[in-house]
Amino acid sequence: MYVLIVEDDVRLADAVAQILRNNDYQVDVVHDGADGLSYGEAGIYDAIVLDVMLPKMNGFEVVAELRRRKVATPVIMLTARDALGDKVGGLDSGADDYMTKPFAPAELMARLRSLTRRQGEVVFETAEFGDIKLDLESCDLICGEKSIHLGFKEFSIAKILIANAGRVVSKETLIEKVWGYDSEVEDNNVEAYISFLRKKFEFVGSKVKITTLRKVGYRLDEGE
Amino acid sequence: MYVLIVEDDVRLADAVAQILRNNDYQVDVVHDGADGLSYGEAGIYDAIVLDVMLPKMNGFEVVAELRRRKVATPVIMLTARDALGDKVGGLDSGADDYMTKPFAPAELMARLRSLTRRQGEVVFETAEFGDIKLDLESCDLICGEKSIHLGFKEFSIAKILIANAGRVVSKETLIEKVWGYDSEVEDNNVEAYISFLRKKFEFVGSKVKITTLRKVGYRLDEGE
DNA sequence: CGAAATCTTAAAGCAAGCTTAAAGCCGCAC
DNA sequence: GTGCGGCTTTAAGCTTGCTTTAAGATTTCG
Repeated sequence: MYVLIVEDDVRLADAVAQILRNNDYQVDVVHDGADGLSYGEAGIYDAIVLDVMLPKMNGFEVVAELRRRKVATPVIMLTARDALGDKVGGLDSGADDYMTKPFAPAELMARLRSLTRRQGEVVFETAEFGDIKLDLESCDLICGEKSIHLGFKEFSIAKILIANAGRVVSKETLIEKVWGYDSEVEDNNVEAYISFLRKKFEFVGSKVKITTLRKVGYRLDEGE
Repeated sequence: MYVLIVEDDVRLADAVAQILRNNDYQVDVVHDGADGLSYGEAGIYDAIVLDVMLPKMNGFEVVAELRRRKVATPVIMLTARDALGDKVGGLDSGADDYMTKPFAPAELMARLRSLTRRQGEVVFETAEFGDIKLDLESCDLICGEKSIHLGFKEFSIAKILIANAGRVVSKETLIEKVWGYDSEVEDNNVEAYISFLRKKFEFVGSKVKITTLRKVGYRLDEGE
């Protein structure tokens, strides 16, 4: 379970992140609306916890923009203000749930569970490009008859490449979105995973190729 | 990642440049507004860090002029004054972000990341002149049906020539903008790349020519 | 023509990226 | 607790192709 927290109060954000991590969630934290949008846009999260009052873009704007860009990730809005106006605004702009600060950690957990369960029951997505498919539930790479399991990191990278098929994705972008923006991983790590992925693409007999653009990044191309 | 710093306080400018270089950014530093404008205008930077109080032209004027000339490079303004008036002025004139001095290096890094990330995802530009196009994302040179990949240096030079199409660009300018203002490269290096570029222009069957102006520089002309 | 500037090319140098093996880590089963 | 298996990370050697150098050919201008 992979959650994005967008909250400018660093202490609060870290506290929430810690609670979630203790409950076996994988968590990314960012501190302003613009980052929230660009992270959320990757579409790799199971839920987003989003503060309303944020630098650069407020929470409403972020949700609205995410929905406009066809990102369906469930969003829980957080706000100190409990005015009715806010609630309406938040839900209108595409949020799925709403909590006022302060809140009990247990309540957040419960709402997250309910949101992600709902999603798990209804949605069964599969990302596709060219002759390959990605089973978003089982993390399998499928091409015609053949299929092979991807590890979580391989899977995340494949998902981002597919989401940006035909466009160039830089190593920095991959590192930030897969490992988190403050991580220390080396470029070589990405290179290694690209290598693994290429091997698996080949194994399932796909024509899709990962093109290297030296000093720029990688791009998914429909081979042939 | 290529950043331009425009800051008249030499000590501060160097300190910031050092920090960025340590983080694998390529950095150019200039110390007044006029230089800031002419460097920024090349359009080769991923971001510009721009002080407000500068000799010759202040930061607001520089941004405004850059935008007027259709340069979309993200700009972070720096200022000691934190008056509201300044903030509004900076953002109005086309800056993308704003920081007050003194600031934590980490904050600058974070803002740069967020700015360049936003740009990388949204913008998909292509520079054109005559019958040729430059795909700014994949670094490909395109002319009609044909296209060919350019290396980074070739690409930078092509970009500058196109940005200044019809005008003369000196070798010194090219060296400063492509290799950095304190680099030691020989003129012959530029000549070699011009030669490579001419060959690739011909390969894609373009009519555009790189005209040599002896002892002056090069100019991109629409052939025919 | 001769000197200086520029062009072209081949080859050397170097950095980016690829691949693979091995070590590390973590959860799970016994 | 121990050991196994799978995923992740690290590290090293290797490959590829961009960059620079250098030397000779060519052009331009006085």
